[in-house]
Amino acid sequence: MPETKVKKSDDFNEWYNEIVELADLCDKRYPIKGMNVWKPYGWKLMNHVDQLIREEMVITDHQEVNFPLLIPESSFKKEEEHIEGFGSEVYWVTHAGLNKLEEKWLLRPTSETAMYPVFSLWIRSHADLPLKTYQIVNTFRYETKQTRAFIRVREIHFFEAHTCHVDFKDAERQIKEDKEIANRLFEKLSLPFIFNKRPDWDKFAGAFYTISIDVLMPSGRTLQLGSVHQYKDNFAKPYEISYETEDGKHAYCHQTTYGMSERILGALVGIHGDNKGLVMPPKVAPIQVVIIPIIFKGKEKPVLEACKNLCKKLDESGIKSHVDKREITPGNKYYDWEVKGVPLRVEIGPKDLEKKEIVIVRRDDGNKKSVLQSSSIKSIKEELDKISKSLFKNAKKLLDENMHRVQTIEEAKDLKGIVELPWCGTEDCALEIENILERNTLGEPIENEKCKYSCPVCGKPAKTWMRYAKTY
RNA sequence: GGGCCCGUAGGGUAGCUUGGUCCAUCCUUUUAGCUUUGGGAGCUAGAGACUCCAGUUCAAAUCUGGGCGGGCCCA
Repeated sequence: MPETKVKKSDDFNEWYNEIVELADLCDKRYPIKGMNVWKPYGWKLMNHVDQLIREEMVITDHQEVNFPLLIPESSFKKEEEHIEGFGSEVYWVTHAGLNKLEEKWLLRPTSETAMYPVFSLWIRSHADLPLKTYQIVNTFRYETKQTRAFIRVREIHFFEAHTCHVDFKDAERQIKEDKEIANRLFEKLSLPFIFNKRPDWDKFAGAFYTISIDVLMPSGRTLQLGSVHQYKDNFAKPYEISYETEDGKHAYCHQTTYGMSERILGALVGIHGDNKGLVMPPKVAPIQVVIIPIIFKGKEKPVLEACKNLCKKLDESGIKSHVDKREITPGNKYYDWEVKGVPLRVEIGPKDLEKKEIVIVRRDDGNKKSVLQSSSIKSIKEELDKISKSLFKNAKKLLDENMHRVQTIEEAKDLKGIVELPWCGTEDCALEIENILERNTLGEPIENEKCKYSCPVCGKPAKTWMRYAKTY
């Protein structure tokens, strides 16, 4: 059995580096740090994730837009906290051709400051609201830290939804919808996650509050896959996004955003992958079933015919399949598709044809079985479904086993993954715990959970629980 | 932000300590042909590399400095 040189359980970080190249997801040799080339298979996977997001946007009535990459400095500077948050990590365009620009432009690190001056023009009356838009574009952040494929990059493949509402209450309804979107989306990706309300000192620059969507990677570090922000009217005021109310008065909009990136792909790779390669959940796999003809000299034709027929039948039932007709040995093909994480492999050879059967092999657990050709579609559908569920179950187990709720710092010290400790609500106490545990504050549970214990630092009664973890 | 390590064909490596034996080793890859196909087949003939710049030196893959790039650990 060929496997990665570095085992996932021995050294997750090294294993991850190896696997993204082995599986042909990206080429890290592009000469700018943190900017990698998407290879065809990786790009296909990303597009499939994007497609799942687009489906969610359609059912929730968001409209896709596409704003320019460049933002004039003056637009960027309108919201103070926002510049402070992003100022140190933007790329600037200072010249055009041979001329120095009178006003600098920047590459969007996110698109609030590109969109909001235009939203101000689009929104006139309450009838224009809610305005629900999104775009999937590249954004740029000059990361000074260690970059890592899909996890920390300088050119980000970014989904961002931006909405405008008549008031705070309607914006809150949007946040609720955003949470439902996350639940549906990550279920399809077999990725169990937790919502965290970020502490005030760590929320998005300019936001009223921020909720993060975090998953736990097998290394024990958490990875933030998405964030939902309630802006209140913090941006609407400087960008003058206001509307005329039903009774003829003027009011500022309340806004929200929802962001996600290729980190989702990083999580799919890291959480589901194994020492043989990727394991893709059927709902994102570009190829769900790969059919390998087992050819012997003189018997090529009937075998290839049977493969083509099955492929056609699968296609008609909405299952994406591919017949691998390459002139290499079957073993070679098995390895190729295993490393790419194709959920199911079907083998058809002369022996199977005699028995009117096909062989089905699961990628996630390697189980192999023969089923009758007559019921092949049904069996394949069942197996795909089992794989989705099993992937989710295993990932959920990883998360559950590494989430700990304890009362003292002492108890928290040796625990792996995410720890929850009572929290009095002050920044100082949380930072103290960060220091001692050498972890970062993730946030509090969004369910407004009460905690009857006392803060392990100051001893005052705790307001809620606070989560800490090592993060990517 | 601080520390440590690394850069040789498409990928992985040997050579570097002690400069000359290196028009650079091996595996993989790749091209053509023959042959094979139920877990990486074989044979024959080809292809392909010292990260960049400067310095030391009669002589640099090898030593020194810097750039770019990669990796790990800590804040």
